[in-house]
Amino acid sequence: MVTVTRKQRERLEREAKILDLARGMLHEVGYLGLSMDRIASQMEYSKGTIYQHFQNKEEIILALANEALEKRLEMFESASTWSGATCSRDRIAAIGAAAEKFVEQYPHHFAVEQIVRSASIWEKTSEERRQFMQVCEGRCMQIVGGIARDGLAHGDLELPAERSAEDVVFGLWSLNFGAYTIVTSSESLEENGIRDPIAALRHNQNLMLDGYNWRPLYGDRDYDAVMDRVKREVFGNE
Amino acid sequence: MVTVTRKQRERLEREAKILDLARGMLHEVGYLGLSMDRIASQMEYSKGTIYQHFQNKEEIILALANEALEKRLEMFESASTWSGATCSRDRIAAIGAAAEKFVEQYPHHFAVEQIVRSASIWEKTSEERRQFMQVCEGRCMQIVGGIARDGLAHGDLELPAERSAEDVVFGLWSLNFGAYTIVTSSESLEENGIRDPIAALRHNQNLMLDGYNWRPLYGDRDYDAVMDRVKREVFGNE
Amino acid sequence: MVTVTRKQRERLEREAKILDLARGMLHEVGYLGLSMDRIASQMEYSKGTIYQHFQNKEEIILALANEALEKRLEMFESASTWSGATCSRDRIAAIGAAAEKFVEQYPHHFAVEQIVRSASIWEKTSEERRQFMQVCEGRCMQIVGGIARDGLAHGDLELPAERSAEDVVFGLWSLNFGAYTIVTSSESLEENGIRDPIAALRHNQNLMLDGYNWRPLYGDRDYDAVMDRVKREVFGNE
Amino acid sequence: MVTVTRKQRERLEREAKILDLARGMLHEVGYLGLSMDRIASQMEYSKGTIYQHFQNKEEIILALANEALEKRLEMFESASTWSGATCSRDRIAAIGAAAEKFVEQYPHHFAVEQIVRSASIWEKTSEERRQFMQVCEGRCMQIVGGIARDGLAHGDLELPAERSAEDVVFGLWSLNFGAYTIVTSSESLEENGIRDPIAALRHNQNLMLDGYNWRPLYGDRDYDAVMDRVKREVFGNE
DNA sequence: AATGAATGAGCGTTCATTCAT
DNA sequence: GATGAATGAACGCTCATTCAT
Repeated sequence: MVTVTRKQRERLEREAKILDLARGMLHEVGYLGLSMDRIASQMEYSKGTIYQHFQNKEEIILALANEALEKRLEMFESASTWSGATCSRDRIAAIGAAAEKFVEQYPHHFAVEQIVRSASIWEKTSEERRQFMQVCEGRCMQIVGGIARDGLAHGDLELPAERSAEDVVFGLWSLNFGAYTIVTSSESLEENGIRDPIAALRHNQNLMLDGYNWRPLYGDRDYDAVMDRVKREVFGNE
Repeated sequence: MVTVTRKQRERLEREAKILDLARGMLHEVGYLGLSMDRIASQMEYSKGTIYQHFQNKEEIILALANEALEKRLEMFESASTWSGATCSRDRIAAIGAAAEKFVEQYPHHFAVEQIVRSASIWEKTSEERRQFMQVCEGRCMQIVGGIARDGLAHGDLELPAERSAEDVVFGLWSLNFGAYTIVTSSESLEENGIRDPIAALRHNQNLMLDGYNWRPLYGDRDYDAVMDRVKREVFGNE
Repeated sequence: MVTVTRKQRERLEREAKILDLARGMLHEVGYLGLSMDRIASQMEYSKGTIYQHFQNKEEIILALANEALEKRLEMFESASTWSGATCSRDRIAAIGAAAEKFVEQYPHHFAVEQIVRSASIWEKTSEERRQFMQVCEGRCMQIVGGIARDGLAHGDLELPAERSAEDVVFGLWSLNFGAYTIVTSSESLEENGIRDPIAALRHNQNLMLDGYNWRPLYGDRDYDAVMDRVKREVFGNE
Repeated sequence: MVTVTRKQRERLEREAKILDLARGMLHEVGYLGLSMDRIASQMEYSKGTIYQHFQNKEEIILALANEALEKRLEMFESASTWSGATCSRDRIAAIGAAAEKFVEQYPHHFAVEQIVRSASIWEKTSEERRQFMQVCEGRCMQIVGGIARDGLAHGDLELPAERSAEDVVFGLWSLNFGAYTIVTSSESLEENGIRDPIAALRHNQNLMLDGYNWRPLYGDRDYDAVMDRVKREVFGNE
């Protein structure tokens, strides 16, 4: 029926509007500064209406986190299937590019991820949304881990006896998450001599992967160029 | 005067007591669960007295962060001057051991660092304490950066043209901070195949430093063993 | 017109449905738990539709009270015209049986009566419904009072100078209403030694009426048996 | 120490003040109309202060109920030990006088008793206060039951085989509670011919007790006079 | 200097009621 | 006529902060 469809569409639009506003606010004033009153007063809807979409404040935060993780997963998927990749090492570079693009393009999403990691929200939230988060996080790791296992299978990645593909995943995750967290929360990077942290991150990441003997299929490879290509070709960097 | 001295001592002791209690509480119940009422009720002093030591709640948090950073700085200093080091690469390994030990021995301190990074506390806090934090953070970076510059001077570390000692610092910082944050906030590491994240961190860190061509002075070096020695000799691992 | 009649019938049916649902809800979750949202969500009609039948929440409650009083009145009328009565004392026993049956068969109705008596609903309700309540209550008293006056007229009831038929009514009312209220709201009757309150009520009521010298026409009379007969013959006790 | 004593006294005074105000308000606007905001706004203290005395709204209500039941118990005790009693029947009349006086002198207390009976408050209240209520109610019944058992022991009260002293207690309780409830909540008593309900209650009560063959020790007894004497001598009727 | 009673703005949440569709 | 999204006042409650004692 047309009516139902329109109503459902409107409902989803409203929900998106609430989340958009809450996301920006969360980024600006932090978890503690975010209040239902504030959301309502800065929106064309009233508090009661917001409660018709979300059972409580925590559900809003978690919905934002779900959006963020979904977006990240989507970008990881796009990157991992990039047609320009010539080898598994290319594909992992593409993931790095996706992570970079994600923070650049959706800084609010990244802020939400960090907040959710530090605030304890879980008690009042729905099982459904909690699971969604776990699933997204798991799948992101699966994608990266899958590329590593591909590399192992094809022989362009070798691991020492005690290390597994998952340790590579953990290394990339740590390095990226740590770097972006520091960049977004530390005010004195510049004056401490760290002038281009993103370039440094790229370099550090490559060193680590090189350390794992993760090689391009043929000859040398300029991964900076690969990452820029991915950002351009997959994510439409202007 | 003796009186003043005693009073000052008592004042400092009280302050330490307040912070000890607040730190434990912060770790247990989180930033939201921490309240002046709760602190006071679990202490032999009253709310009013606490306010004579700290202008507001945020100042307490910041004081905790100062303590944490001071402790970390102290451990970094101890590690950087470790007498057992045979080369700059040994000394950087010692810093890694210090970072590891810090999280192990003072998990509350590390938790405070994370909270301060995510909660926006700054507006109500005193310039003095804010600066103290900056100074500590700067000095920690100076120590690590200094070791790197030492390495460069002695030729056991080489950098590509576009990279600086600070980029190495940033790499180590990112990797460590990211790893410990993930370890303390992610519940599904194990089930995602990451079974020994600390060992993985050590490995990843070494790969990165190896990538920078940071070499031991003579022959090969078992950095796992070096780190364990530092933890034992400098920080008294039992 | 047929249309109007059908519409009116439908309207009445809907109204009855709303009240049925509200009554059960009122009994289960109490006055505070009763909400328009809850009624609507458990019904095939929406909130707006409910408001087309009842001006506000209080009107629903009052409508329930009206139903309750109407039902009680109907039962009192049936009891008072019981064909098995041999004298006015029999008829008053029949009223007692009706009161007993009412609480047994329609506990929800009785609960409504109590709630209306304790919650202050009156301000927002319609004069019409308020009057209906008064009328029902008055008629109930008239019925009982009428039996008493009959007894006086026929000489099987005698009153002291200062007492009127209405005082007998008040006595029966007090005793019954008090007893059922205590039974439905006191949790510790049993442990305080009151094991069969309904039997006690019957006995106490008979003692009071005996005290008024309200006599059966001929010889002795087993009022317990009379009341059971009324419940069976008039109200179809299975 | 004097200081502690003064502070405790002040605390108790404040608590009493809060309860006094809440009691009046509860009587005027009912359980539903009573709100913490309203209490605070009509008092010289703020909301926060009230919460320093009572954990939540329900605790206030229950504290009021405790006061009411304690007062009633106290009056029952005074009545039961009235020195002017010549026999157990006199003492039961004294209890009746106490019940009458209680409603007269502390109508707010009686209103609280009724409200607590109908509102479901229990879930959030402290076990301590809940028990206090049970104990008071139990003791009131014990007092009345004790008088009845005394009467049985001395032979001035006889019971049929199936009835116990507790059934007499229940009868008195029902009749009194019912009567006062109707009096305080029914607006059309007068116009329905019930002109002096209290006198009627006294009469009905006596008829019931007479029915139980509860006799004065010697000759006849004017229980109206006895009750008035109790109200005068024990409770200082002006 | 130490106390803790008092404050009151602010919180998350509910719900009777309205009204555009 | 039926709907249910929207409202917003009111609720119970918390807590950082102040200040008279």
